[in-house]
Amino acid sequence: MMYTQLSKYITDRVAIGDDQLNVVLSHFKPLMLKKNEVINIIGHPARRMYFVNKGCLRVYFLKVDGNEVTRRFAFENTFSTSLVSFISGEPLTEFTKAIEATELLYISRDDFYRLLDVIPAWEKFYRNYLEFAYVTNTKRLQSFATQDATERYKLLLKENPHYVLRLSNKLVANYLNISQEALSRLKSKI
Amino acid sequence: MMYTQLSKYITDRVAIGDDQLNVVLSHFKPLMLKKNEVINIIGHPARRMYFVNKGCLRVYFLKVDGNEVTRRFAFENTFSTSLVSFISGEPLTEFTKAIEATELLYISRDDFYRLLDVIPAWEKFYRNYLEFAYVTNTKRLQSFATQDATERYKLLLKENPHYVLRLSNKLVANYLNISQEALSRLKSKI
DNA sequence: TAAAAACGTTGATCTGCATCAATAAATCAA
DNA sequence: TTGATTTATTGATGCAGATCAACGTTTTTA
Repeated sequence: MMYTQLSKYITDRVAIGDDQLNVVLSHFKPLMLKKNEVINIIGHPARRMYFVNKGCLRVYFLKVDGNEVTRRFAFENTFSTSLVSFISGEPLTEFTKAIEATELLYISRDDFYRLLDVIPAWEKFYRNYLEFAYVTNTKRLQSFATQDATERYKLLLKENPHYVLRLSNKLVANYLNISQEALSRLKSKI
Repeated sequence: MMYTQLSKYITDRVAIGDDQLNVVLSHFKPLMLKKNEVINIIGHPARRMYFVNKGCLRVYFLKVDGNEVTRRFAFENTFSTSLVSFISGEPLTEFTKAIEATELLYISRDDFYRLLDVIPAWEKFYRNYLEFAYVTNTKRLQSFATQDATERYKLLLKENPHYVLRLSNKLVANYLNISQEALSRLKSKI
């Protein structure tokens, strides 16, 4: 059933009673996306937190020259939102697009924050999510600041080989913040 | 008195009773640093969270070629720790050094986490801290991924002019992840 | 307060990766 | 299935910013 993965995801991370879990789950609604569908509007605040049941989301921002830079992918069994905007209420600066047919569950920002006050396990769950997001983000920042393109690629191969297996070279290159030509060349030299 | 700034910092951010606040404060101990003193050991986990009363900390990591990259500065009235290690318990990958004579208060990691379970306002305070750290980090990542050196410098001037006023060019350049020569040149062209 | 060290600026040269272009291969759409 | 679009590779060229070097200025240290 549609909520199986989400239930498991939550109960794997925090201790929560069945009744409380059901309250949480009751605020999630399904959403189906076609390939290449975009689910947010730049300039508006982020109003939803998504859970990926199936498929994959790509979160990216635009440079002034119009080029895209990938910030993050969200594969199956991960939460995704534009967290900066979700937290601060500031307008979004990044797009979220399905890179294949994707099945989501989402909760509204209002419901999400309301649950934090009502369900202590949810506050703990959120803290966990924030910590994980911070760690991931920082490691990515460190990689950009200290490694060249080849080193970043090797690190990706080591830490997240499924990225390279599942995504096109173009998307991998974009995630590494290099051109696809550069990725093609550095791969031929390894 | 030494705890005035910290008290204000906390009560500005969360609602907390005097008794609970005093419990929190009682776990903080003072620490004085000389200029250029380093307060952590790479390879060990981060065991303390610091609050800067006076002075300034610089957090940086080393590239394989031995060059330093500044991750963050912590001026007066900010908390600082190597949060990835503090969260995960993994060994530290970054140094923290006082760039001038600095006066700190610190709480041990154990005490910090114990307070989370005992004092609900502290859990809220931590959530707040995590959110802020995430937002700052993400904006920095976005700046690196989408802007060239001149744009990054202009953004810094706009958002954090006191960085440029207070820090040497060498440190500003390092924070922007460019050489001091490059910073010198781009400044002369603005 | 003198010697030493660190900092800031400018010039010359080098390099990693971007961009542009051409072509072949793979994928998509009707 | 065929034509159209997108992707992957390889070559040629350009450029932002690194590195090395020289020199004057400021700061630190003894």
